[in-house]
Amino acid sequence: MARKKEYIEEEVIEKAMELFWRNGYEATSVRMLEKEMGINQFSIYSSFGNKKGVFLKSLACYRAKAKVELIDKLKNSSGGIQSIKEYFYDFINFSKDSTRTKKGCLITNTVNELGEKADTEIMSNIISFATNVKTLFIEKLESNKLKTPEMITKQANYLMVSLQGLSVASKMFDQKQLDDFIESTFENL
Amino acid sequence: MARKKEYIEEEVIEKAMELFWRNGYEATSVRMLEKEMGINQFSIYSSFGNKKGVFLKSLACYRAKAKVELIDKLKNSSGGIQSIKEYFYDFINFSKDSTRTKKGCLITNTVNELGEKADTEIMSNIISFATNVKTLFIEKLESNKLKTPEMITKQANYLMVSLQGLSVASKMFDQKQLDDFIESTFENL
DNA sequence: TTTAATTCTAAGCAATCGCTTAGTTATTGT
DNA sequence: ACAATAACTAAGCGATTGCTTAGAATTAAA
Repeated sequence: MARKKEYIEEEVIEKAMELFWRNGYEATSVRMLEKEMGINQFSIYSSFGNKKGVFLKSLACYRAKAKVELIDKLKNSSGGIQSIKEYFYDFINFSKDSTRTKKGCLITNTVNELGEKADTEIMSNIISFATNVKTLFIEKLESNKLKTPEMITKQANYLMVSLQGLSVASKMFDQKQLDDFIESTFENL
Repeated sequence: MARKKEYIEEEVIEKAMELFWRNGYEATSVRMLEKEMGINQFSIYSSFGNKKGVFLKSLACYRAKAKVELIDKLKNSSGGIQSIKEYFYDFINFSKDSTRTKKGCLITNTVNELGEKADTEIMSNIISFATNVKTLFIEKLESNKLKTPEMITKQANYLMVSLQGLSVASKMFDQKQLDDFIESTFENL
């Protein structure tokens, strides 16, 4: 009955996600999105409703990408501190774009940019992702049977904040300083 | 010969700084600045040139405020790990506004928002501040004569990234999680 | 082949962006 | 009192923001 879409939503969202990842939410305009996604504004709005809709789908895309390239590896690891340390090093590579510029973590970038005034849908998405990662850290820490639940909670909180620090610091510090950080971070565990 | 200014530049810049601190650079418009600063756009541009000029002065204002309320205390401390740990706790209080919302660190916020595409003047300002803090950490770590220079460099890098992590995480995590982080950070230094 | 449904292009909407400028008001030396 | 200087108000500049819409193009069922 009707005309067919000339694009695949999952494909164009990946382009949008890259743009938000590089530039942040506010600094990414709908004009930039239509160029990068390769579709007209009409198509953007008919597929995703509004700019926030594009961003929410981009967050989901980021989470899926992080799962495949980052989280699943940790999930399937033998566990323990060493596996989590590898996750930290993997994250730095994950955050690099084609020109080796570090974009940080999209989730961390968004918390830092929007903070408390973030839309509730965006915020719950962020909280949900952070909770997933933290739960995984806890699982992997539990492979050491000597640790009490209190120690594990404390160390998981510590790792979460460290990871956010790594995300911001990777935009500003060189690889040597980041390596120092990661090594020191895991000396404390 | 001529009319007098009806405002004091240092006073209105403090208001501007608060606004940039809460909202970030891009999300702070000149219209918002004129309301908060209580002066007309003409006055803003004649005093500070352009929006970037207001921001650069705001960065200087932030640095001065951080010096008085945060850095001088550490500078005058007895030294050692405990003094730096107090600096971390002090920073969290420093980052709270009147409604106890955490704004993070203006310098960290700016790196995270603008990243590589930050103006060179802004970036050198940021690097300079970070260098100051790191130098101070090194000084205070050196009060322990047992530490080798390599250990001190490594630990200073570690503390710098940790502090940035704390800045971002404070916008998202509760006080207990932040306390866990700080305690773990200093456990093995 | 007609017709109804959907997507496309491209122009345009009001609002806001950073910034400027014309004209008025205040302050000073002469 | 007058002239010179600078700071004020307020309107408006072109460009860009997120978003909408009129009309042409494409699809597939009837």
